[in-house]
Amino acid sequence: MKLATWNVNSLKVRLPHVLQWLEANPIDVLCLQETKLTDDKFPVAELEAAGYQVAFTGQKTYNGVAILSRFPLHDVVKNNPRFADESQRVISATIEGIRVVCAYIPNGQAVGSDKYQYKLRWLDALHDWLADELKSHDQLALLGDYNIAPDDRDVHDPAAWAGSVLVSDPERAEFRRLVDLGFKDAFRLFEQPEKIYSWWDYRMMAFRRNMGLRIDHILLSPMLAARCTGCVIDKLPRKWEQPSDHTPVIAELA
DNA sequence: ATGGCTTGCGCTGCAAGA
Repeated sequence: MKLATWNVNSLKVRLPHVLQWLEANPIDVLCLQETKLTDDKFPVAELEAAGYQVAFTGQKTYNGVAILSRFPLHDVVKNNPRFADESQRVISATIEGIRVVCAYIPNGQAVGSDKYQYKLRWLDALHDWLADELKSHDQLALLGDYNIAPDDRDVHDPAAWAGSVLVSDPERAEFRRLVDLGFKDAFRLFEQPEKIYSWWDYRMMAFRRNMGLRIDHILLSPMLAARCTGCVIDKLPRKWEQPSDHTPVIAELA
């Protein structure tokens, strides 16, 4: 069973990449963020033709999340029922007994801004909701764009980024609070090469210079962590024409 | 050096991303 997450930065633009990537990679469940499509424009037929069932919730211009699955999706829930939010940032479903939560965590814009406060409140609410979800789901995976680099190892230049949004202490504390619920960062369950990232700025030739951050993650409940046999970031799609600025993260379960 | 790209909206530059 392979689970993956990918912030596609517009599914309208990136659908060919998603289809190409799925053709080359045997992924069972793919969580997408920043689809930027209202539900009436979601490419259901194209994805079903590729062998995937879909659950999605979107809005105009911003946000939007989806789960694509080779297996049936049960008990689909949109958003965090504990947090009133106009932004479409969360969708959940049970697939082969696994509760899959796909999340696009707010960016936060700048430390101290209104959007930063919203990010921290949003993460508090996510924490409280998932604490309860874990009581009813032994097998729970939280996949998505967290917009948090949990550790200096996840930052190309920790000195330059120190204290700024995506790496600030309060954001990292929120990430640790999720981990303290019992989750494991799938990527760190395994020995990994250094300087592996999941996002690079479009500007400054950041990708070619590997000026990236690891901000897309797969957190696994203890039972799923015990089943996990590997976790990799596939940076290949970042090299394609007109790429997303993020690249997929994949976890394999036995 | 706070810019640098990319997208959506919609037709003109601007907001937002990270």
